[in-house]
Amino acid sequence: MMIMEWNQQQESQPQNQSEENGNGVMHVKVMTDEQLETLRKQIAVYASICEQLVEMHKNLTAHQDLTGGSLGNLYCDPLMTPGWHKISARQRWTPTAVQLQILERIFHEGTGTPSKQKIKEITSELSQHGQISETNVYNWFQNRRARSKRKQVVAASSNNNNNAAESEVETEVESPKTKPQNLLVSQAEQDVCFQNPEITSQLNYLGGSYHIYDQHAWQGE
Amino acid sequence: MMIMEWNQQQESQPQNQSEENGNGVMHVKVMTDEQLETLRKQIAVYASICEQLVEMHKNLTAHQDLTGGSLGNLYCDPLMTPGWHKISARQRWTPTAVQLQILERIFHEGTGTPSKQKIKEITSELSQHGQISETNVYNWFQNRRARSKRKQVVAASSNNNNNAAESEVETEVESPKTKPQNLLVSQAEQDVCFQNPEITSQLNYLGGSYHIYDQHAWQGE
DNA sequence: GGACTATGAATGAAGG
DNA sequence: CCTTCATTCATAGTCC
Repeated sequence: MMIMEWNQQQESQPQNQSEENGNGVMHVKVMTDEQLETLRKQIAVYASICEQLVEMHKNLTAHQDLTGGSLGNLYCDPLMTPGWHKISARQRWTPTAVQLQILERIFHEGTGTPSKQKIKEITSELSQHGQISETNVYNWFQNRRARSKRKQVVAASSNNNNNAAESEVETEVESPKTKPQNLLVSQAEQDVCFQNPEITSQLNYLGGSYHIYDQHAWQGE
Repeated sequence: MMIMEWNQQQESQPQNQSEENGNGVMHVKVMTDEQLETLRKQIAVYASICEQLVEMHKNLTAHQDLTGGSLGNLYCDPLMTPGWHKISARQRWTPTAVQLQILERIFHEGTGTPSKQKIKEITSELSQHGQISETNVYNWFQNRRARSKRKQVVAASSNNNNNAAESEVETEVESPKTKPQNLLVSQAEQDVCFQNPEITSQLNYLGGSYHIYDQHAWQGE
């Protein structure tokens, strides 16, 4: 297995048309986030279509077994070599210790929801201690509040009764069951016979969780 | 199989990394030819799989006409696609990839806020691809618009204290028409890499509406 | 190095 | 419309 690091990270690399590394000149292309989004969506569309087609196939072969068998080898197709990879890994912000400290302080002293203006101030202050955006601050407070609330609820309910329907809610305290994250294609793969491991792995990835990133709320650095 | 990590760290991306030329702030990613190749192949895989599946479908239905007819309705985004999760209790709607495509298309076609009537139509169309209600559609547009707008606003203010000389660089307001970011492949195709005619045709085709159940729809090529 | 956990981010829905 | 909440997804970090 070849692993290729494809990091476009922090170092404020000059991101331009070509860059030389040890191997010599390497041509690169520049994509905007939007273009990437486009690609992601495109993949998602394909994933969807494949799902549907596979489903159709299953429906049909359910009535006509032999055919399914005979066509099985079609899947072991040549054209598809490649390895697939996450089309993008959205990096997520991680607060520094200092930032966290400040945030916690504000959270505790503060009255619930920081206003837009407040967010700006906080962001401004925190940016002295590391990269941060207003979105980050906003999200942080959102999550902080939500989770702190949920913790209370859980604590309370565990005292009195247990709600059988939702074992999910108590995630933080309990050991959540292994979530049956949808494995869209994986099933299809088994039933229908994508034998080629490379393909199946791709499908697994794509089908498994093609969350379509549409646009991030306020992302902007 | 190779694995590429493609991380774009929003952290510590100095602002100057973004180019504020005519278009305003735009984040870019850099891809090598190899990486592009990977993507291209990825798409090709899907294209191929889809073709094969379609082929199978045609073969099967050729021998079993009635099936195609009788099962036609079942083909609509089968169980695997999102929609309402299982039978489990309350669950929020999640658009299918196909639905999303359509929604995005409509959204970008303009006509701002869909009227009540329009919503009905859209809902109707989308319901062919999965469970959906008018409320869902309405909410979707509401959120879509709001978030798209907020995104623009924030894009302007990445105020860093240190040399925050400019909160001045203002909102490069969305120019929806000039940047067809969501017209699926069209842009990516041009700007990026999909030269393979077969693939692009597929992609273009997919970009529009498609009905899998209609066999003729797939016979184009 | 694969599961598990914490948590940042995306997003459907509700309220105003 | 705008803001907020609730829920879910995905990833970074950690422990085995």
